Amino acid sequence: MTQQLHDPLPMLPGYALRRAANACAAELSARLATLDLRQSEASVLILIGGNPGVTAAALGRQLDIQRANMVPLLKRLEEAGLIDRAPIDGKSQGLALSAAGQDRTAAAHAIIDAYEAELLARVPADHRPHLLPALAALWR
Amino acid sequence: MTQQLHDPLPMLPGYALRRAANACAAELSARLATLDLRQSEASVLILIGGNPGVTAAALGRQLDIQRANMVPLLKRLEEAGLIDRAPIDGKSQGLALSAAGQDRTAAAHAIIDAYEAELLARVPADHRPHLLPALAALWR
DNA sequence: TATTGTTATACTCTATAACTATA
DNA sequence: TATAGTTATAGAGTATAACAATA
Repeated sequence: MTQQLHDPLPMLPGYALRRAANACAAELSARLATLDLRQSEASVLILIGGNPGVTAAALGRQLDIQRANMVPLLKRLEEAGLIDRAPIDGKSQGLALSAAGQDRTAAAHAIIDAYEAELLARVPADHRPHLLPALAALWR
Repeated sequence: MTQQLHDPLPMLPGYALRRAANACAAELSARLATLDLRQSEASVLILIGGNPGVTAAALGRQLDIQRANMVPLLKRLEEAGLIDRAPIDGKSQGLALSAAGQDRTAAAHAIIDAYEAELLARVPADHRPHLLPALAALWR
């Protein structure tokens, strides 16, 4: 039998936020791994798909990923044949999905949509409509 | 002027969860750094404070921290003079806060309480009571 | 002068596998 | 046989500083 601990942490929204994000991230990561994609990569693919010709710097600003961290991320996507780069001018390059990238992105989108639906389904109906607005207020 | 991107991600609760958790964690981490504490260390200190004599394994179970990851964490707290270990039997050891640990934990608690209050204050009042229950449903 | 892409680096968190000793 | 503490290691995310080339 396991010792019962006095634990005030679950009553704290910030702590619950961290635990919930952690648990959910682990779940989504496992599903995306079937496509050999990480969460950050999937989000980058989706954004490139919706914004062909976007630059790495613009992606980073939108997703809050440091420019420096975009480099290995994009390199891996490029080496996997999922994205193509085309020079815009001497210093910028436009990103676009390859044919394989479009397929992979569609598959990732399907996984994410299913995951998001399950997430919402887990929340009691009376709290459900408040989740997204509350989270948005914490972040932006 | 900055390019405006088409970005469906902020409409997804799971994505908003990740972004919100990230933003909030960065903020709390910066504040706890003034005490030379990380979030995980602060949570461990608080739990030890409320459960003197608790074992590392029990802490790990409660906080969802792998036993293996508790080792360096506790080692750092011990080397900082914040916790003491006392053998329970041949294989377990009970953890307790030192006097310095009690002070540091109280300071951490003050920071966390202020942070949690600010967090809630940022959420519009009509969504506020739903945040914790919704998060709890996602996690447990 | 600001921005893009890049390299290098480091820290935090998390995860797994395996070992020893004890219950 | 299960559990406690430990070691070693790895991956993922994030952060900063710095540099060259270009706008």
